[in-house]
Amino acid sequence: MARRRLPAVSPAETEILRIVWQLNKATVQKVCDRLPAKRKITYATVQTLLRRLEKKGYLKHNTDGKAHVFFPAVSSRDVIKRTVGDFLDRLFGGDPVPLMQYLAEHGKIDDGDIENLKKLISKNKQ
Amino acid sequence: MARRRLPAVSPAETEILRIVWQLNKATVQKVCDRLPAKRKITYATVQTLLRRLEKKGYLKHNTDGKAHVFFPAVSSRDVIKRTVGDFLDRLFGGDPVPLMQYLAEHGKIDDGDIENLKKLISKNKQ
DNA sequence: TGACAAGTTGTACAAATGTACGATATGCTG
DNA sequence: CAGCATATCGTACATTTGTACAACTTGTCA
Repeated sequence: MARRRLPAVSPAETEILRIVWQLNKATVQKVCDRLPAKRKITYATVQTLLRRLEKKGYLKHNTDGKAHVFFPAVSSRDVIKRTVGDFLDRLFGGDPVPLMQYLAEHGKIDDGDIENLKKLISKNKQ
Repeated sequence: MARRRLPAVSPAETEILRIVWQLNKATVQKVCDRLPAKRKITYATVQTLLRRLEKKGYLKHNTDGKAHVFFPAVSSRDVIKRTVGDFLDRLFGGDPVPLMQYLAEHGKIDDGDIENLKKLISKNKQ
């Protein structure tokens, strides 16, 4: 499974890539539609980002009418793995616990989530 | 507490900033020493990164002999908050649960950690 | 079938980023 | 006090990133 090293995904690209994952496949237009309203960015820019993601190897596309329909060329799991790994290294020296703590402390995670995580872990190490 | 918007911290800068936090205060040399051996990067580059972090407002320095001793100018908590927030937005659309799940699934978190998180959360919402 | 709307392509460009060299300044040691 | 070892400073420079326009192309509908 030669896990070749694709060029890094930039922040703006990541934002776009995530939306493509979410939609499974998407035209430039679709991606634009899913962007938060706050995010001021033109169609042309989204298009450039999608083009770059394809050139970097993260997306492919086929055609529907005259529009390009982009879809993932590598699994989101792989990209997430690398991205989170890098992030963890840079900001926390690779230790995930402080990040978990941070997430927990900021009220974005509730008891239910924790319960699920517990189950997840027990299962994982069965 | 006018939470002013400092310029973004780049990935390479983040790496350096984290080390300064870790050491509380540090010279260029000290930072170099704490960098993982894998990380091929010269003294001069670390120096530039530190200079930029200071210019951006994340660090200050005073002098010890002829060496600059850098130290944080803003709390790491604030920086982490923004950094994690942005990261979460870009990669997970702002939802922290998938990130927790990812961390849990990759065996980097154990039951003990989970227990602590549970306590943390209960306490937080007392 | 002809034109319009919606796409894509080529291209641009300033700013940020990662990396680092050469020159200069300065504590300290003999 | 001379000079070495060690710092900093000024600067550079190729890439990458973020953003976007103008021009060209092509389905589609009247």
